[in-house]
Amino acid sequence: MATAIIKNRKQQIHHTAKNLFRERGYAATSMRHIAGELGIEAASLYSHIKSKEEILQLICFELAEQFLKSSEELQRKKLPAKELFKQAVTEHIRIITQNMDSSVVFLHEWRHLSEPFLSDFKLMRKRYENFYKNIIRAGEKEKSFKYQNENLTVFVIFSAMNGIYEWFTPKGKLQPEEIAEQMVEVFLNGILKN
Amino acid sequence: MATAIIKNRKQQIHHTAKNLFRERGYAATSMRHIAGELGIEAASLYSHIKSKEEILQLICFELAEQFLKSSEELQRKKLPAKELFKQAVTEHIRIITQNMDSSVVFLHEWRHLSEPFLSDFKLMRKRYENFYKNIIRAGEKEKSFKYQNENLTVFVIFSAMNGIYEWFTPKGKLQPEEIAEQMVEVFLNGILKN
DNA sequence: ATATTTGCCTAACGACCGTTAGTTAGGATG
DNA sequence: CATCCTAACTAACGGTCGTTAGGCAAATAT
Repeated sequence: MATAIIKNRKQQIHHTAKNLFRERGYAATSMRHIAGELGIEAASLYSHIKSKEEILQLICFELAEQFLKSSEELQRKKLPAKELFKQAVTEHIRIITQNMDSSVVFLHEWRHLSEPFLSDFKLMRKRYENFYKNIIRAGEKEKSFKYQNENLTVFVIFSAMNGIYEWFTPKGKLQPEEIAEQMVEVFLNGILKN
Repeated sequence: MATAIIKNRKQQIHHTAKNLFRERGYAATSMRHIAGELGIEAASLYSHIKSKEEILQLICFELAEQFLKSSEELQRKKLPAKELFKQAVTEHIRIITQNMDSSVVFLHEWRHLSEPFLSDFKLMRKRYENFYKNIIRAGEKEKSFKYQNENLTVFVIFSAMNGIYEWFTPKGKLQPEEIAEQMVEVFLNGILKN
């Protein structure tokens, strides 16, 4: 239907908030900023949302659930470590590139969550980290991966993937699939020429 | 001398600010927070500093200059690409781990700088990025490095190094030198066995 | 046609923001 | 001893913050 693209006010607010939270940070974005972008008064936002933090919560947990959901689906596939690794990286990068604004907020603004949301969020992140730790650990057991420190290795991979927002533009030459492919290549084989 | 460790008020303020800016972010840290940590009134800070942003400027540019200085020194050594790469990564990680609070502020709070400082900062960052691009480009010409996309490769390396603050603790098992060594290993050879 | 709901408005609340002005106590300097 | 300097203070400024209350007109439902 033609109206599928038209967002209702609540969605518009969340969309605008994502954008501003990414651009200026959560703390430096005021309700009046968000309202201004939509051409309404700050007080009017409260007809649609409960609070500023509620918006942040939605952004953070929506993305956290996407990451966890994709990890669970991948786990069910029972793939060999190397293949699982490739698909996991590809999925992670797909989610990030498809949700650029949310991703930046997810990565850097979660600390402004209040309890108990803050603790919940940290737990979900830990679960997702463990998913990756298990992949590379399995890879080592299968004798297909080698590394010295598990934590360092996983965080190198996470940091590289999560840093994509620093340089990725949807209109650039590199598309998500290629980014994933090339990153996997670097992670697996490095940049040294035999 | 015994008093070498004792900081004057201005240094104390900068030290406290670094810590709070890292912990809560620049925008969410008030002058009253900083003052409170030091047991004085917010207005008293202005006997020592000019403005809140001046503190941010000092943090950002101090670190930017450290990075650039180290890159210039390395460039003068005229090393082969692989060796230069190793030393550059090691230096970068040394600076980050020795300035954890500043590093986080440097990486994430610079956007709150006002002009012309913002533009100056971006330029310095660009210069430093080019230093790394030149390394891997030289490595390719020397036929010691291989990669598909220069930008992606450099940003993978940067992101991994700059993400160290997420997990590094000075009291942990991994020390900066070992981190550098192991990261270089991943960058150069990857985690795939044979 | 009437009643209800929706989505906005204005006005305002108390709190906190960065910063300035003016002052004062105490120590250092002449 | 007189003077200057340092580092703090109190008080206050104009603004902005997130949020609430109450009202009103248009759209929707009955």
